[in-house]
Parts: sequence; C-alpha cells; structure tokens
Amino acid sequence: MTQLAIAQIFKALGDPVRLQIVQRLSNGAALCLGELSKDLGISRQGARKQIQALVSAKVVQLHPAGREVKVQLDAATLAQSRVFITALEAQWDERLQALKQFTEQ
Amino acid sequence: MTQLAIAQIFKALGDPVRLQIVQRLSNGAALCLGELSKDLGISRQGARKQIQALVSAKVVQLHPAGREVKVQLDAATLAQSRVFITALEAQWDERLQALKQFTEQ
DNA sequence: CAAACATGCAACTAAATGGTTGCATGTTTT
DNA sequence: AAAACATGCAACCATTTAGTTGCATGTTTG
Repeated sequence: MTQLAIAQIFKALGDPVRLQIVQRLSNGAALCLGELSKDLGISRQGARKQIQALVSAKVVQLHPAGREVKVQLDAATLAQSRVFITALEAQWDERLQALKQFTEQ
Repeated sequence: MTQLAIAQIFKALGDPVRLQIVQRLSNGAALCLGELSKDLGISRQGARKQIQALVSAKVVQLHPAGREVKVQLDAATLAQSRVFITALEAQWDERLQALKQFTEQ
C-alpha cells in the first residue's frame, strides 16, 4: 500500500455526498447507479461523477448487468484505510508510553 | 459527530503531503511548524497551509510556545475516523450475514 | 542593540473539483 | 416497432485548492 493510494482512499471518503453514497451501500441492498443517484440533491450526472471518484479510489466496484450498472462496496479498501489509522494510533500510543516511562525515572 | 465533520477529517487525510505530516507527528517528538515544513518538497508557507487544513479538521492542534508553534496530533479525531469506518464495516458484514442466511434457506 | 530565527499575512496563479446541461446509445417492456 | 428506461459522453462554468512570492512582526541569541 503506497502512501498515495491511501491518500486517494481518504480523499474519496472526504466528501459528504460520497460518504452518504458509501453509507447507503453498506446499509441496503446492491444498488444501481440510478437508484444511488436519487435524493442526493444533485443531478444524475453529478452523482455519477462522485461515484466515479469512489471507483477510482477502489472504494466501490461497478458491475454492469443489462441496461443497469450495479454498485458494490469494496470492503478490502475500507479495511485498508482502517488499518492505516490503527497503525497511526499504535505509533502514537507507543510514543506516549515511552514518554511516560521517561518522565517517571 | 455530524456527517460533515467526518467528511472533513477524511478530506484532511486525503492528501499525500498532509498524510506525511500526520505520520511524522505520530512517529517522532513534538514538532514545531518550521521543522514540520522541511523535506516536503514545498515552501514553508505551502506547508503551513496544509497544516492549517489539518487544524481545521481537528486532526492536529497548535500550541504557541515563545517564537515557535508546536504541532500536536489529536488522537481523538483519529479515533473518530476509525470508528466511522469500523461502523461501516460492521453494517456491511451484517448485510452479508443476512444474505447468507437467506440463500441457505 | 543587532542579527538571526520562527512565524504571520496578503496577493496572486494554475489546476482540480463539483456541479450543470444537452444529446447520443444500448436495453427492456408493451 | 415504439416508448420508456438506464446509462454514457462532452462541453461548460464557478469555486476551491495547492502552491508561490514578498514583506511584516514578534522572539531569542550574541
């Protein structure tokens, strides 16, 4: 996992509309582009662009099926972002621990 | 935690330069603005803007001390982003579980 | 006090982003 | 075949973003 790829994942999640899309996908059944575009307050093509951003970051995958395109969450990508943050937190905790030991001597 | 606040956190983390800054802070000792700006490939003021983005998203806090300003990671904010992703993953897993039960009947 | 240092503020530019509209194309349904 | 549906593509616009430079200000240090 390159630094850049991780940044792209966070960037993709760093927008209220895209975050809402991701949440809908984790909640409900597999949705197609059209359904997913509803009630976002923007046009279908606007929504499509946001979904494409999620595709580029591999947060989501597209599966064409007849005249529609199903959108599916990529759990592995979500996991990568979580692992990254967890690693940061671990380093941070380690540092605090070291600092504590130092001041206690 | 509003959707928007979470999006702002992810947005702040969604850039290679800012991600590197955050990693340096989790690694090493408390750094001031000047030290933190080195070796990022951009000017001091450029770096300062990126750090400000992290401050706005509360990923990082500033502590003026004499003529310098110390930069400190805000572990609580990191935790919030992790919790959000973990919740997404939980919903997703639940859904898969329900789907599995359905198909097994 | 003067020099060196750490930072702040403002103006500016280039590029990316978020959104729109209009129209074309392939796929079901009747 | 015709209508309705789901989508794609491209051009366009406004705003935000990432970065720059130049200069001003407060704080240590010698």
